[in-house]
Amino acid sequence: MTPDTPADASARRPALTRGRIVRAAIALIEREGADALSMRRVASELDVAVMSLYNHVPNKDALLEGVAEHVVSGMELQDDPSAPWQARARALVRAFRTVAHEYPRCMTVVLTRKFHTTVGLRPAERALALAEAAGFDGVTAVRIMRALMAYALGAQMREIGFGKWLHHLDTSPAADFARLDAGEFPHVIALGPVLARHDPEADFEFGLDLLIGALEALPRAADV
Amino acid sequence: MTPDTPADASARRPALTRGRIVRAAIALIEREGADALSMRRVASELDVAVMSLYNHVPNKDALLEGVAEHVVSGMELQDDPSAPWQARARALVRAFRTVAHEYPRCMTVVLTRKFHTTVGLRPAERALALAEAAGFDGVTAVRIMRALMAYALGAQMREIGFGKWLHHLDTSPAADFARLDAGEFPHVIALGPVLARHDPEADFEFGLDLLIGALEALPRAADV
DNA sequence: ACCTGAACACCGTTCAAGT
DNA sequence: ACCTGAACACCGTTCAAGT
Repeated sequence: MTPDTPADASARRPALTRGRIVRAAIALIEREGADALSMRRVASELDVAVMSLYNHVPNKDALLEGVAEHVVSGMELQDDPSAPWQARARALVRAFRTVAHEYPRCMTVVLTRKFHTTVGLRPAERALALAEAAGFDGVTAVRIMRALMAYALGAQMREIGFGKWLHHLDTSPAADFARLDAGEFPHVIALGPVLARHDPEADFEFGLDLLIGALEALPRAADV
Repeated sequence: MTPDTPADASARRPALTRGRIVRAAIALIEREGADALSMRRVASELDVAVMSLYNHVPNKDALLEGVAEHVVSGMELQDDPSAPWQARARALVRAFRTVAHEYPRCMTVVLTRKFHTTVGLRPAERALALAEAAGFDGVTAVRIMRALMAYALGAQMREIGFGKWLHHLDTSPAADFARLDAGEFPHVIALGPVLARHDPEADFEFGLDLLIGALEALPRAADV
């Protein structure tokens, strides 16, 4: 045994890379939430001085960008171009949902960052491809892509808790519904039991069905 | 003149209240962005010691919650129950959009907070009321409300820049489109000019039309 | 009841020094 | 080329002291 040789040391603590830093950040966020992420915490997680990180990442913002891009690049975008475009559209939107379930606490970061690489273009390309296959013209294809993205993002926010405007009802339904002004919120009160029931999967599919169904009803270039 | 009497001093610097603190925070966010908001900045804006804020607001999180609630309470929710439910639904979703345009930089805060007051229930009540008027059963009404909320939130994120995954294309389209791999992004490249054109209003209305149209096609209890 | 300054335990990042 | 410690200018919040 030759302890403490450089080879040994690097085996115990592999070379610092951007990838290792990003993965440590992701692990930290999933474990303690996005608020717990700090350059200092990541550094100590990697057993390294804070400033060492700056040799591989220009600043914290860039690190968060790296986190967002890593997560999105994990989207499973296998596609069967011969399948009906409706099925392809469903699979695409669900792929975003799947990755969101894989990195639930990182989603706040993903939904909040702009991308500076092409990683965000992969889902866009898919959406445009299937819209074209469905027979829509270019302008419509772009609008379809944007509508699908809007729904995917918004539905995810609702599930995470973003935009969860009924939060105090979700947590202690019975007690809170009773306290509501019956004159102001008659429907909320009447539907209290339904609102308290949670089936995010069904909610998500309901909205997705609405959108896909609406696209089927849309006039297409192929019809002309 | 009797300078420096208590009355005079309080005239120059009105009593510190939660409302004044929240409004100062909103003004600061709209002026410099949500990242610039700190307890210390708000305090100095109000010409007051940092710790004075804590007499009216328990902590920074509560302050941000106050910001979100103030913005949402500004939603103009006038409603004509005798109007067609389609028009009422459109008006409701647009009301969110309007307030988002009024406080663009505060939206990052609104979209990111949970509410602990009933302010978020007002739009929910409206959505449920119009879904019932349209003849949908309770479970469907709740799902419609959630789908509309998801779209409103997601569409707004796209416009703000959240989830703007094509950001580097938006800023310098020509240069960047040329650099894309033609094999990987054929449709993105072909539709480059369309993608570069921005008409958020039209994009928003397109998706909203899809959803409302899909709701019209849905079977209703009234049909039975 | 409200205000405040000092202090504590944190931040991100610059810089100069090391190898 | 990569790592590092000290330092700077910030944070949010606790506490004890004032009125």
